[in-house]
Amino acid sequence: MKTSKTEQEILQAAKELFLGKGFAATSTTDIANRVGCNQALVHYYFRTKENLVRQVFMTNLEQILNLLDQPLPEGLDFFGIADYYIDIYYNYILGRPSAPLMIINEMLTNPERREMVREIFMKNLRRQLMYYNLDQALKQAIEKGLIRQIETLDLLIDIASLTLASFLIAPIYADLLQRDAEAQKEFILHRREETKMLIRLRLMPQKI
Amino acid sequence: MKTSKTEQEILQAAKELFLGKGFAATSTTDIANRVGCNQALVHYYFRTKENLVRQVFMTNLEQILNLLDQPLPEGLDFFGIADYYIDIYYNYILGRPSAPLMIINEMLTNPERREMVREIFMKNLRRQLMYYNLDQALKQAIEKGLIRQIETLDLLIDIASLTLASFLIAPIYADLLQRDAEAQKEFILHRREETKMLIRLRLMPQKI
DNA sequence: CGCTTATTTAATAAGCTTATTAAACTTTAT
DNA sequence: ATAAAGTTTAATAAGCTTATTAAATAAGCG
Repeated sequence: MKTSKTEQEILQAAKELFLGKGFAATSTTDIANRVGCNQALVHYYFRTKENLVRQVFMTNLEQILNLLDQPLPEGLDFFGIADYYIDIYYNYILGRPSAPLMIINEMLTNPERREMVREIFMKNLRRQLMYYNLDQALKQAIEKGLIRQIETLDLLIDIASLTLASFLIAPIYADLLQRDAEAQKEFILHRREETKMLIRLRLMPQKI
Repeated sequence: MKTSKTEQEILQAAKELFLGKGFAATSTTDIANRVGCNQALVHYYFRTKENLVRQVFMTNLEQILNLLDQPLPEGLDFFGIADYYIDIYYNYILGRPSAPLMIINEMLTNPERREMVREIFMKNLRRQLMYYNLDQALKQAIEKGLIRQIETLDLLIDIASLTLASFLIAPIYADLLQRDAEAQKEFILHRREETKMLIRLRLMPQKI
């Protein structure tokens, strides 16, 4: 009982519409229209709109979290590691610019989603282990004076903040200055380098 | 014909609901229920829901933009100026944690809002002048070697990104770790200091 | 007071939403 | 080919949405 072509089309259309104008503003009729099928089909395959929403939400969230689960590349110092993760995230989101907003928005406006997210976090021990390892490695490097004092969580949030905000700001930037999609991509790539610069200078030990 | 008490109550309730669960998920009946009045009253005062949405959106956006319009404090170097603006923004949003999300979200999902925002930007020459002055001052400081090379827009976006993201992440952080509102505020204040640190190190010229 | 204006209400129109149903149409597999 | 299973459709229920109306109530004031 593999998912049929229509089922996938519906899921895909739902994803696009949800990411484009939000869950609440998208109706199952909108989805059916985009696919070009009968509205009842949406319910035939997913029974409720909530199921669809959940699936789109979870899929996107897991994809984003999974980016962290890759093993660290060998032989990189912390500056290299930071650049590596910054690249991973920027590249991911370049392909799905509205996914992070959807997730953030849904988490902030809907307590049920936060519950879902907590479950995912709790379940995945690998992620906690990864955090623990990073934490240990960072502490050692700080001890040795290789990098400036910083909390592990702060470093991760610094990177996440700058990455996330780039994608929230990019379409607004492009629209306000009436630029095209190409200029928007340029903007994001430029912000990626600025992010690397910020993190590098944050970590780099220096005499004042 | 000053706005009546009821009218203000409706506007206030609308604001709270809109910020809490978004425009699309809030009905005029929800608003009336929160006020404890008849649903038709909402339309009596604002005629359409769209008018209400517009008013809440514009008010919040203008408040945020106006924070930039204050004259720079005298006798501060760029490190002081950066700290000053970071404080202003964090303090503002501490009182209205969901306002930025609402604005961002609405701008990203609704082209009409972007149009509204462009109008506001174009109209306000003071802001453009302020940007020009900052730009000049930055360039001079860079010339003199007082601060590291940076684009004015990048500096502003760096600060905006870190500030904005703090507030998007804070409630999620608090929820995931099952912390209370107090801990959430702590988190934000901590992030404020980390933001200052990042910006300071970004601007500080240093020999490598 | 009594007349005008403003506020509030109940009732309701018109349309949209999610979801279900039964019937029609396709596939598939024997 | 035909019966069973799977897919798709039109029709429709039940409820919600925005918005308007006319009637009821309250305020304002000359």
